[in-house]
Amino acid sequence: MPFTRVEVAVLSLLEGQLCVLLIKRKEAPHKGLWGLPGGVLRIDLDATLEGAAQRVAQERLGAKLPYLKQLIAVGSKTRDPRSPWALSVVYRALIPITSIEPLPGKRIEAIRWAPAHEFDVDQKLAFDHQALARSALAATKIEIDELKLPVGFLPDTFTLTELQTLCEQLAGRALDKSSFRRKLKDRMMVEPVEGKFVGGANRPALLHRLKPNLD
Amino acid sequence: MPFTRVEVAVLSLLEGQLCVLLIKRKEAPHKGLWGLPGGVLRIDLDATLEGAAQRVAQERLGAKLPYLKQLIAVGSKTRDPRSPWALSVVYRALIPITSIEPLPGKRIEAIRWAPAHEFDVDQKLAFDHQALARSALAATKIEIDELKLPVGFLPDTFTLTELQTLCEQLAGRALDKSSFRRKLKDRMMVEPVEGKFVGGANRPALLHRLKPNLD
DNA sequence: TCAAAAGTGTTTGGGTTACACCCATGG
DNA sequence: CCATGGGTGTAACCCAAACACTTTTGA
Repeated sequence: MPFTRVEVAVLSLLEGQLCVLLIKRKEAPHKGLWGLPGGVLRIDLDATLEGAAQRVAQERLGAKLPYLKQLIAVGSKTRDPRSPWALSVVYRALIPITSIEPLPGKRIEAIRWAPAHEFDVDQKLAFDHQALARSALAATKIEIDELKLPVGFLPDTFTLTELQTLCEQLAGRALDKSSFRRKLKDRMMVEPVEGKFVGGANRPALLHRLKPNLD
Repeated sequence: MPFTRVEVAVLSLLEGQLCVLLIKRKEAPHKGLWGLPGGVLRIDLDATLEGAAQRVAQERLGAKLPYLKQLIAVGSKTRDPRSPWALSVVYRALIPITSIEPLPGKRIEAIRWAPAHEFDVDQKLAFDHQALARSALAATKIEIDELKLPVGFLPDTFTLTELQTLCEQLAGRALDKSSFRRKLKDRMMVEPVEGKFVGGANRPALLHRLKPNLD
């Protein structure tokens, strides 16, 4: 049976840039290289594959990651020098702009948010994690281009202007306010949250949340 | 390490209906039940995951399957009674209408093409293959609705009328001939094949083939 | 001459975008 | 009053579907 792991590509939006969380490896193989966080599937601990991904994220990053999505499973004889046959199931997580950066922990020397454009050129990442990160970014960019709402990049509640600004950063261009809001209303993608609002020196904005079961 | 298998959902179009190839199991567990063809990942034989899927298809069905696409990996403690933790990577294959049905072989008592609508209602399939087949059908229907060309359902060369008829069967409605052909030309999805044609009591049709690298 | 292949042109309608403009609200 | 939130109306535009029609080709 293959040596089976779970890897997690954690994406977030920092200063308007789509970034991938990389960790610096404390141990061989590839000690000192950057790579995606991951861990071995534990059949004694994990009830399901997704559960394994959640456990690994919790252990390595100290954070519970919502919106985990399985991207792909990769496996071959040569992926990992520790084993004659290594299988990895790759998950993607999106976390909010406001979330605190996880702290280095078990077997992690340091963490770093690598902007998407870094992956345009080759860099030395551990194992095949360069390719895995690239495909995670590519899959996410497709979703962005399809104008799916950036579930996971958002806090639980937000104002419509915050949502529009986030979408503008992701899309890389300005969006028309009334068209944007009309689309939200027509497709019933968000709903207002009971009674709350935030203030400034102007009319306060209503807080909204994403409606569940979007596509 | 988990008990790791590869399962293949083979889809084809029979008499205008989208069908899934099921096999009747010759051995326990679930002897006599229908299920998807599959096999154990062999780290001594398989160079990659996709290679494993090709080998399994070859062994179980006696046919080489082009256009294999990985759909998902599933794993849990309870999927397979033979093992405390079972992981399966599910592939989908599309095969042409003209292709000959594979013959029963190793550990297969019989085969059967199950129309898509059978999966609307619950039926007793081996393991979690009902859910796997459903998700393979759902993923394929999405591709059909997005009007991707039915790569894999087609023979190597075909006439445009054959292609349109196939798309009409898949879409479940009639398509306008000139609009259909205009789309093919605008998007450069097919190209004529050198010089050949088939005849009838009318003007012969040009043979075409799909252009490579369609998304 | 017929039947089907292949192609041309135009109209129509849906959907999105862009833009101008309205009122509401709290400091 | 001002800045921002929230909303309405509309014209322009794009694209795809629908329809009508012509030309080509081999039996």
